[in-house]
Amino acid sequence: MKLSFAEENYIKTIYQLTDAGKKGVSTNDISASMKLKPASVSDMLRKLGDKGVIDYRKYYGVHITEEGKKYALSTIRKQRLWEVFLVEKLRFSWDEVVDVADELEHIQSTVLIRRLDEYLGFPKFDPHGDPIPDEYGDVRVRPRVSLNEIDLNATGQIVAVKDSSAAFLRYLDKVGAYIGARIKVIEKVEFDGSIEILIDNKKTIFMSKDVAGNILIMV
Amino acid sequence: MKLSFAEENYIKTIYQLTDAGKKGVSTNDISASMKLKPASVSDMLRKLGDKGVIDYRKYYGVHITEEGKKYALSTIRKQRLWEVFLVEKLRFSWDEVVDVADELEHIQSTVLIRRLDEYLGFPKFDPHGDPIPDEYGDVRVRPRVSLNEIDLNATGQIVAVKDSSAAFLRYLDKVGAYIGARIKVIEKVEFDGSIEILIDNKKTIFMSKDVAGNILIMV
DNA sequence: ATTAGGTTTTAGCTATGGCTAAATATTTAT
DNA sequence: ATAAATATTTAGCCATAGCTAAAACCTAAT
Ligand SMILES: [Mn+2]
Ligand SMILES: [Mn+2]
Ligand SMILES: [Mn+2]
Ligand SMILES: [Mn+2]
Repeated sequence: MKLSFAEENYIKTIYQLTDAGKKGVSTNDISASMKLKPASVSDMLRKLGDKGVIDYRKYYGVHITEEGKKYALSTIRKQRLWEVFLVEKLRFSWDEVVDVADELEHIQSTVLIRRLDEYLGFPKFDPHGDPIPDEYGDVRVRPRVSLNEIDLNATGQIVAVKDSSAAFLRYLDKVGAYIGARIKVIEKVEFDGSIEILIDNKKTIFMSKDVAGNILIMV
Repeated sequence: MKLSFAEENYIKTIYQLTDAGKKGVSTNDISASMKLKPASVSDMLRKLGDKGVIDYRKYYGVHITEEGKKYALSTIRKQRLWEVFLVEKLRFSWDEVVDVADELEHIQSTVLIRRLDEYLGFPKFDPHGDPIPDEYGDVRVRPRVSLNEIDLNATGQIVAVKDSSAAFLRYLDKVGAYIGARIKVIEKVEFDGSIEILIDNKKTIFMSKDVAGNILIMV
């Protein structure tokens, strides 16, 4: 079975909004994330349910099926490989790749993706630090915690970002935070949750709770 | 104004079926070339006429407008740059690129194409010998004639193919004909129009009128 | 000048994937 | 337990882009 562009976008979103087991993904969440009206989402959920890529119980949110995961991971693999291509080969910056990769990920050709993977040297992570699933949908997960949850004086390394919006990524560029940077938490403000960190033992930067929450650390 | 995928495919086809001035491109020709029913083509021609990319006079075929040419050349540029990418970087053979490039050509991003062009070293011709229009739609034409029309004992160089089908290109691979090969016509059979040519002063091959007609030579 | 054959268009249908407005179900607060 | 608020679905549109069958048109042969 082959999914349409729209269906691929939905299943990818549902997969990414799925939060370890528990409640299903809600219509409203999908609607917000994809910037579509809830009514449009409802309609598509019924179709995706009929195709067997999600379990759909009206009014109770959806759960992705094993079949559905396969499709989601295939699209995510393509998206992330193209992101690597854009950054590594075409000199895009990490905040410019999202829109283009969101189109490129729908190109249908197994051999294209295999060759692209090979050409890029079989990268394991995309420019935002997210893991690239292999051909079979296997993802090498590495434990990571949000910068918020790190103790005072603890050290670690920035391995990914939760938010890939241009605004957020450009902010990180400006303050000098990047994937791979070694950090140490040197101040935690109880009042508003903001923190101060030392980057690469060179530079200290101050950031809000919101920013810190979107930075992922490997300790 | 932005054309849809389908509209881009139509305008590209119309441009390519346009034969220096004279009669308009017929509904049936477009239908045959795109493998769509004439009724569907009629419908689209009306829409493209409304958008101003073609001149459409019912029952008399269509003429592409200057505006239309701009869109066609932009899509052709993308198609051919992607074909170069697939062959040069991803080791596709020239008979494997058509389908994938036909999808890739619709990705919308000016910066993507500019960077791709730069990355490929500003190629002037695609893997089939066809010229790549520049950003402004300018095409560097080089005079070329079909191998059929070459005199006995005349020499030249293969610069392009008219037919980009996998079957034809694989046949050329098999007999050892390729873009850039130097050829000499050493036999012309009046009866059926078939010919014998010498390739690179090394190997002689025999080919039907039909095959020769699809090979383009620069003398 | 008429007619037959081929070409092209129109009419009406289907599928996909959006939308708004209204109806209905669930959840939360009283 | 009920009512209000919120979330979700349904109903009825619209646009795009394909199809078949029937009608209309053009052209070439008689
Ligand atoms: Mn997408
Ligand atoms: Mn990414
Ligand atoms: Mn195309
Ligand atoms: Mn080509």
